[in-house]
Amino acid sequence: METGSIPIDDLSGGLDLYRTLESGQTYLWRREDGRMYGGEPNPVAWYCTVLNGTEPTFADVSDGGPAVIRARQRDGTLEWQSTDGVDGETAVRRLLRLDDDLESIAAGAPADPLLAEAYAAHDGMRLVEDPAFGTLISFICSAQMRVSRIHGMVKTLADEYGRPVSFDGERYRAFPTPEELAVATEAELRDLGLGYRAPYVARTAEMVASGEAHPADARELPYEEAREYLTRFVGVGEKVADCVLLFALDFDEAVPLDTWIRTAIEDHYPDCDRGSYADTSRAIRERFGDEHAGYAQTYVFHHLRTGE
DNA sequence: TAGATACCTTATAG
DNA sequence: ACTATAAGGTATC
Repeated sequence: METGSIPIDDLSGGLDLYRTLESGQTYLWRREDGRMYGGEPNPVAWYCTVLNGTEPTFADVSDGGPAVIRARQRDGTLEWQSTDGVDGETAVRRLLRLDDDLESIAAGAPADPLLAEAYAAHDGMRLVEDPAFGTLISFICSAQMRVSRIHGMVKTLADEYGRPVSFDGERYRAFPTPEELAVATEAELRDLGLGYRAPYVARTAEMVASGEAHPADARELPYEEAREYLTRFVGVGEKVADCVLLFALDFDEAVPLDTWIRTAIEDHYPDCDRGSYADTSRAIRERFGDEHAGYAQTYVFHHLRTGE
């Protein structure tokens, strides 16, 4: 096991691991205490798994993986552990976007009461950069679901189809690869409680496993074309596409228009409601400051959802 | 091209 | 206990 620690003070804008991992942007990190979601915040530890492949490579895993990356925030430091032979610090810096200049992102946000309130209320919340395939599948599952239940569905997929990994005397489950998930049938997934998302997940996993398309391919495209590209996957509309772009593919201008953001638009930015998704998206992106509009989205979403 | 509707399941409210 | 409602939407018509 490799270990290390990163002083929070060294990070511009600090870090709040709890807010970062439980603000509804990622379903690929899991709590060590076995809770599905919520409960005591820091200093609980979270873990995720990474592997080599066609997705963004977060760590060069000698046997290809999966490798475990574990993180805990305690006493002003971010403590991390990783599977032997993995550069855990590099991985954790990328996964948690620790090199984002959060202070200047917040300071540079457009002058706006709601935005200012949201940034002020949730210090240290960062965007994540998750593996593309797992993000695609988990946000397909997210349709008409509560955040807490999405965690449960993703855990079910990992337990059923993911590979077991031993780490630090514990057994973990990796999120399944496209090939591993592609063996799942619609009927099986329905039995696991995915409901109408079952055929979406099955078909999309097949599409990626067969090489027909890969979500990471959208990286090469301009933003709006990338969003369009992702909608070829079954169960992926514009909103889910934006989530994948923002939380996995480094498109910081993406603003997923979910129910919370639509409510925010209705209540605070009615002039940005242009009817269609594409036009409303352009308007709110501009209002949130194009370059980091996705950061603004994440803060406003979390702010409204937590009611803080 | 825009608008309405069905869709699985479950936690929560009444 | 029982029913209605809504939950980070998408596909289809």
